[in-house]
Amino acid sequence: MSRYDPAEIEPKWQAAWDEALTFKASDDTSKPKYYVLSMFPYPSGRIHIGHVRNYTLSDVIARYKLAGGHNVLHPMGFDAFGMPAENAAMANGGHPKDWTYGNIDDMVAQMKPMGWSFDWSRKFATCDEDYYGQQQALFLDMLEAGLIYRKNAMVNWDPVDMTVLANEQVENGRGWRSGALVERKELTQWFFRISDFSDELLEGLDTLDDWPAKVKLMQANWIGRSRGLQFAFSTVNAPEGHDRIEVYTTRPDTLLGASFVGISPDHPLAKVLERDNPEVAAFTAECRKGGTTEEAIETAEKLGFDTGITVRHPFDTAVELPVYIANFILMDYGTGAVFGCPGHDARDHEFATKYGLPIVETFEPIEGGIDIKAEPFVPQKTEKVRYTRLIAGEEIQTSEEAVEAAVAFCEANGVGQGVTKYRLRDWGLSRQRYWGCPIPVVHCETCGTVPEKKENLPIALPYDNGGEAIDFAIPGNPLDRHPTWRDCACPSCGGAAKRETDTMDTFVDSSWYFARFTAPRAKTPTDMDKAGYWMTVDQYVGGIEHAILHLLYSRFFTRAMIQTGHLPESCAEPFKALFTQGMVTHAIYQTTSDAGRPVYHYPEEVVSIPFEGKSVVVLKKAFEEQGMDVDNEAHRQAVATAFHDFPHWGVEVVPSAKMSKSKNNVVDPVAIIEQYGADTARWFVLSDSPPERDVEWTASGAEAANRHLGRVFRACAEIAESEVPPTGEDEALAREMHKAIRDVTLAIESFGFNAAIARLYAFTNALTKSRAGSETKRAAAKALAQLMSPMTPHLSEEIWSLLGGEGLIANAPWPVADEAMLVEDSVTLPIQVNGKRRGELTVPVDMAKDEIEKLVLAHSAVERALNGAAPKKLIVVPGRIVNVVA
RNA sequence: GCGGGCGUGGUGGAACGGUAGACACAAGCGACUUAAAAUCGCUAGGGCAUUGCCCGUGCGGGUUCGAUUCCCGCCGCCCGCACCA
Repeated sequence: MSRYDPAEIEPKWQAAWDEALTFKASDDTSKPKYYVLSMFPYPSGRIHIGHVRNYTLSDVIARYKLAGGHNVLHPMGFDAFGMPAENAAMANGGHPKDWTYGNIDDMVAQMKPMGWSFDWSRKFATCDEDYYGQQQALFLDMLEAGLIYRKNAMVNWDPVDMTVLANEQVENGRGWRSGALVERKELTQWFFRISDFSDELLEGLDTLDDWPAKVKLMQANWIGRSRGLQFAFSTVNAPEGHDRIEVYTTRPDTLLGASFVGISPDHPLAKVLERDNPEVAAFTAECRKGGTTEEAIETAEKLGFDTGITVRHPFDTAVELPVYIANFILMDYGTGAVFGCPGHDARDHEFATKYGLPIVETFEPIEGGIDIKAEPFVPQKTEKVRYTRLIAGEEIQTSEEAVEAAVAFCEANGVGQGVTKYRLRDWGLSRQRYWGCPIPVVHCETCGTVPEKKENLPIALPYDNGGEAIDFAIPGNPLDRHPTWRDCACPSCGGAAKRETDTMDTFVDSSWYFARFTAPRAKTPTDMDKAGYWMTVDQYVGGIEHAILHLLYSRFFTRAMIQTGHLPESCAEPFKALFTQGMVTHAIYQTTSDAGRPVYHYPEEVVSIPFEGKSVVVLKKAFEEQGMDVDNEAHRQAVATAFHDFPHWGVEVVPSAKMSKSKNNVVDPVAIIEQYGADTARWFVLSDSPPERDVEWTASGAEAANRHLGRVFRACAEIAESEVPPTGEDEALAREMHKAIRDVTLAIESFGFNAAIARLYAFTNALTKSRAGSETKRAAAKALAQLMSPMTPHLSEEIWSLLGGEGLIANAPWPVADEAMLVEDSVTLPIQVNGKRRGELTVPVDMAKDEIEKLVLAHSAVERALNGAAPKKLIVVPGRIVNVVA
């Protein structure tokens, strides 16, 4: 009998699948379709263990659905534009295109041995001329439909990447990729009108039942819809042209608690004032200087400057409120001006306390008793409160109700109107980079900005300067200084014109790739029939880090593509179900250098020695220092014993840390495959934790997974050859098999892959221990192979063929549990006394309640507990449990 | 600050309101072996102990015949957002 040799069987079955075109998605629309997609990778050149987990998850689903009779689409491609390619060209010379395509080839070579069921015939990279040419066609259609426009705007400028960033791409004031402090700069940019879809994008979230609530919440917060009142205060002694100050508030119900008006340092009125008043100018300059780091924002003091201007209260013109310029008011939200209500807002309270402004209560808790001077009263908007200075509505109502009543009242009295505002801004897509999709427009002195003609697409990136290499080492955009590429004929008048040299944000590339996969070679961006059949994606799998950017942009894109006729109406939501997987982590082995700095060690540099029931982790170097041998058990024990005297041998183990090259705790999938095979890697990343949680990679865990697969192989190989006639244990094993089929199927359906694997361990144990006859064992082994096949496809194929299974296991229909075999004749009921388990009782399933009661009362444990007394109560839950209340 | 999530053995983790700790790792004991590796078997939450009993799912309460699970209040950790009017 041969032994389990993944290096032999894995390439063999991969070749067999290729040969049979097993995973080539057919467009045969007679079958139910299932589109499962993993987020496509950036081609860094190396796959990492996170990819292994991600793609194994979608692979399990793809293979399970294929066995379930679906027409499965499980494609893979590369998100191939972006800065790293240009950085590599800057650092090491070479060309971004060569670097990228070289990396793609390397990555495909690393991915194929994993045995993922991708339909590689649909592979594309977003830097393929074919792909980005179609993207340019989409751009032109969206431009024509008014979904894209150009405007002069303050933008986030990343001084390291020398490009602009969208709001979503700025994290804590830093560029999401470079980490550089973002500057503000005024540029003419192209924008997607994503904010026109704010309501739709927000409301669409409610239909996404199979998305994590967390992601939906993050998107809802990002869109940030708020309902409020916009109105104007009339001013007293303000400069000409500023006789009104427009403010926006979500709390018009607290209007009678207003004690000041605050305007942004960038407000037009502030700009007028700073022109004539050096004090104002000094103050606003100070405000603008404010740091952008997280810390600076958090600790920034609330500062105000009393302008001397006042406004009249709209409902009590006798009241005049002072106007302050305040550093915490943003010009680009609302109107850049607010009224402050210190009684019911923490920030306003801080401000009013500092500048000695009145603090007026407008409502109080129903039971009263609150000191508004000491602390603002800010209850939930859904909580009922008693209004003491009421604008409209009932005296006792929720703030939610009061806001609506106040809006209606103000509108009726000619004081402003109710408006809905959003935090979501339009998506600026221009990037001043070379390695991206060129924006297909032309600037003509006569005609202005003119879209390219579709027949001129693709507008391809120039590879070089007419035979001379582009120098990527110069900062800035090479397209901008290219001698000839910019020059073109105006599509409108035919005169000399210049191309737009900005390229598109790479998030555009990933906003529609899922649609392109449904017809990757179509001569138009999509094929409506194919898209209509395959879309939407039934299950999307990827990291939570894309919760806002990629997923929100994609949801906008499908809507924009529907408007431009590139997707059917039914595709508004691109991803029906979303699954966000956790990270793969690994322990860090750390010591401290003489200088007190942490030193990180590779797993190979340390050794764990079992000692006195615990593990002692030491540096292997310690053995060398002592002239001892790591593999010598006596030496190991000697080191472990002497460990306390030599603390510098010891290694601190930081468990479950994110993998990082600088911490030396990265595991390389290629090395894992070489050592154990793909099936072991697949089995392990699925086995130890629920897929949405982080899982820690451990060498011992991987070895255990490998050992188990070897056990399964040997057991099944033995069963294949054995000839034992039926025995009395056949039925028991058959029942186990049907229970395993039921449980594993349910677990896979609910993404409980770790539970499925635990169940498969148990079933394997039952099979290897069983003394049933060969026929039954073979059936059980085949079922085991099938149930394992989504996780360990190569091993399963091998077992399947050893056992004489028909065709490829990948094509075999998923086993169905026989209900009759799941029904038990007898059941073991735990017996509780006062909720504590005291014994158990095995009875026929259909035994009557009163019969069970008799048996329970006669049970020795119950008799002992009752001690002759009658039970107060006797609860029998049929098939479950019995509880005696003494 | 706001919002969300999570706290279970030495570890990862299981448990429709119904036997807490499935399954696995690490550990220990044993078998096989000249020996080791591999493999196989057994033990294993803590404590007391003779059958058995007590304690135990972050802490404190509550609902229930019965709570890891539901409710209320704390504590701790993680994630997201954050001067958003």
